[in-house]
Amino acid sequence: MKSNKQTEILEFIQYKIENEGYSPSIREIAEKVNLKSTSSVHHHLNNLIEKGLLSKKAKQSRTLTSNKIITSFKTVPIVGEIAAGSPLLAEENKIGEVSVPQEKFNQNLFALKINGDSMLDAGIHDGDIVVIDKGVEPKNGDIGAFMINDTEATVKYLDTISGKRFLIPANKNYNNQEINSNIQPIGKVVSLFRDI
Amino acid sequence: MKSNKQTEILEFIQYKIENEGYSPSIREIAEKVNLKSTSSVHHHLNNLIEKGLLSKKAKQSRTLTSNKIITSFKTVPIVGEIAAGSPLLAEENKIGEVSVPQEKFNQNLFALKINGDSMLDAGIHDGDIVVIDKGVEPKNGDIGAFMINDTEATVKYLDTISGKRFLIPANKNYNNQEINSNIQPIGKVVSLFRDI
DNA sequence: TTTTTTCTCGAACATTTGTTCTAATTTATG
DNA sequence: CATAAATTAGAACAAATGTTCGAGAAAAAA
Repeated sequence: MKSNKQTEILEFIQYKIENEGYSPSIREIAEKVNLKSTSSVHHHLNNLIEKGLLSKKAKQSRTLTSNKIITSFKTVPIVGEIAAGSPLLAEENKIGEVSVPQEKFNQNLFALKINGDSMLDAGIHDGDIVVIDKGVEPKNGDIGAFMINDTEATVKYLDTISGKRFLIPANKNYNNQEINSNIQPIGKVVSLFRDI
Repeated sequence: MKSNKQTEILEFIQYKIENEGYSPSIREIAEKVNLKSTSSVHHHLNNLIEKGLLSKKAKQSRTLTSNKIITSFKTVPIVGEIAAGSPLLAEENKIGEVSVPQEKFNQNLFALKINGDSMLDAGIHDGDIVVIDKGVEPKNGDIGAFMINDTEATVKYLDTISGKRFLIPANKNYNNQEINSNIQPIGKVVSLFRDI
């Protein structure tokens, strides 16, 4: 029982909206997160609303909306700088959302805003938005997103050089980085958006 | 009193879900479509559900979901190689469509599939799709689309060098091209999509 | 420890909301 | 026209749901 109720509640609401298409009722939340009283949930909801993470209409049922996260089938969250120690997709890290065509959408997508020019020669610029499929493990030659030390997300080529696997930038000013236990693949980069 | 109630109701539900993030209640629907009785709405809802256009959970409020794919995208045509002499946006030149978020959509958008690497250093690759706004004239420093001799569409930087205006590729292997009467601006490049 | 704050529970209450039934009205159909 | 079908209205009901209050439990702070 480590993660706090607030997060649990928020995640359940988001899950419900994404999967069922509508918000849960307070009693449904209570049951899900093991709270016996609706007023306990009420209390947490007010807290989440104060924090700006939720919205709802007073006295109207099932009108909870998550302000920041994936709303429906059409947008994926964009995360930017990753604060040290906080999970990649944590609410604090979200900086926006990007729309992806319905045909290509799946539940494993999210987007990352590129910071820096380490992939410039691959045509990926500072500020570009890359969409990442968490369900696809990057293979040799692929461009993938990787988590380093659980604190930093990076986008690089993945390849094997003389038997060792490296993260390889597309910019001569940066060095290859051998993959070790501190580097975890997040997913494969599948598309790119840029506003010009 | 032309369009039928059913359609009116369906559209309102979809509108509400897309814009508010949750389903309307039956009474809200009644008010919106000018029905005095909730049972009338109820009747239409059952009809829509039978037709497979809607779903809902019995006895639960605001659980209407539209089965029809709600796309908040508009599509713009993609053109590729331009056949000599045929207008850029002629039907035969159309090679596909790209979805753009509704918020950014306007009637002047179309997309062009990039052929070649003349803009490689601007991070625009062969095969990329660039969206062009015909309503915006490219200015110095902008990336624009231009029609050359009414036969060829090209994407280049526009700039002025010692008083003369040039189309400037982002690749040293290509030459600048001075603008003359054979070169007409089509519009400004506003965004870019790439499948990786 | 004591004090304070946060969290939880339980119950009761007021609305909102979906549902059902009957009848009136309108619209289509022969 | 007469008849049937579809639509709408009204009312009443039952259930779902958000809200509020007070008090106890747990956790944190002093």
